[in-house]
Amino acid sequence: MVRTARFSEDDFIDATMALVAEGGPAAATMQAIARQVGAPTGSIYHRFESRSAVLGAAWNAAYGSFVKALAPLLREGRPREAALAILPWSRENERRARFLLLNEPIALFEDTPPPAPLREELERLENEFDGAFRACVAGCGDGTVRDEELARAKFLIFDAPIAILRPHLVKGGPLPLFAERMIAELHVGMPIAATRDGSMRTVGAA
Amino acid sequence: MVRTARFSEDDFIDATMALVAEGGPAAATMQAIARQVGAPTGSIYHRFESRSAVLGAAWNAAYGSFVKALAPLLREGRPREAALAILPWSRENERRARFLLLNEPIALFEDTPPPAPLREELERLENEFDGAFRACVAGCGDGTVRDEELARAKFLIFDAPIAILRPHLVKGGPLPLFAERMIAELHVGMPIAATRDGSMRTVGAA
DNA sequence: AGCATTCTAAAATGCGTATTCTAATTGACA
DNA sequence: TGTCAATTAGAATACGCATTTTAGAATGCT
Repeated sequence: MVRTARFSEDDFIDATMALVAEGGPAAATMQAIARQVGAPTGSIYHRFESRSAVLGAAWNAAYGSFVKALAPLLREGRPREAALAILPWSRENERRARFLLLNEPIALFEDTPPPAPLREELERLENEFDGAFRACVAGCGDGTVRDEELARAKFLIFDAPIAILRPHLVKGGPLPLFAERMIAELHVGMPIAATRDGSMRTVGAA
Repeated sequence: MVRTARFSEDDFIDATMALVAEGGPAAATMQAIARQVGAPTGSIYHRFESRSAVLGAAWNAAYGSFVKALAPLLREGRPREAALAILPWSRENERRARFLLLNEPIALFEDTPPPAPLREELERLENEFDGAFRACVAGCGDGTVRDEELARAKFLIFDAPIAILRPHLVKGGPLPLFAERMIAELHVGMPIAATRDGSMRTVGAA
């Protein structure tokens, strides 16, 4: 190293997350990112090869943190705890939560996909998350994983909790207690995995 | 009128929905819309004052159709039927469903909001939908509508069913039977409205 | 100190897009 | 059949943005 850098990779990543969380993907122009950091536009290109590289790095960082919080609980066969873990994670990572949970990756990357290394890292993360879901479903049921069971698990543990939180993430303020109650209730009333005789069993009743 | 129009307002609206349903909001450039219809770019501006007017008109059309399908069932106090009605609506309006249910309005309009008349029409539709939810919740409970109850109803009848359908809408093919089963089960296991004594009652058990 | 290297800095470029402009065409009506 | 306003038609414009370029500044190493 020959000159101390004033702006780190993470500076740009954080600025990008903040801008997208605030005003959607289109708000994160290169100029806006630079302005937020207090750097000239061109400096970003010393850290990232393109805009989609910045967005991709930000996405991987947020998604990686999220998966790290949930996957272990899934592999331990505790889907209810995994679903509820989204709440503290969102509270402790407010910016990341708004960035990750209120945006579709397809909307972020629709123009130009991130460079290969970032795509590969994302794929690893997705496989890790998917594997955790499969392990969880296999543990709850009779060992085999059917499409329906996987869809049920992903809905109960991921999509439904996010749908419950979304209005509050959009609005801003704190996540209300009844949102937590709603997530917990989902796991009492709805079956996740088939038992050997073809009936369904709920998780909460285990 | 002195010359028969070759391209109608609806032609452009349909083309816009198709493009967004296929490739996201960014795919619906004015040139792409024109190409899809077979018209020159400039012709769009004889029907719509701007791109956001086209997107706004398309959104209102899809949302209006959706609200028309669900609101009456809500006002009749049949939340379960309303939730399940999303399925046939999506099957009969595949393009509209992908356009409406896979896109956030915030992503469509983040750059420039649609002109005032369209915004007002959208607000009317939203109020109509919200009013239907409130009527439904008031009918199920003791007449008053608390925030939590409204949130529960909107989740059970709108957000959760859409979260269940989303993966299949994205993938394309037909909506599987088990998706319908999952929506129905939600309404058996989860309470929607508080009764006078503070306990919750489910809709399916009514 | 002098050099090589990595960074900041800011202006310049180029491209894709929405929007506007100008001209040509159409067809109901007098 | 001639008129004329609405429409088609397609090129021209303007602008915002990602990206590149060029110049200058800072730091560790010799």
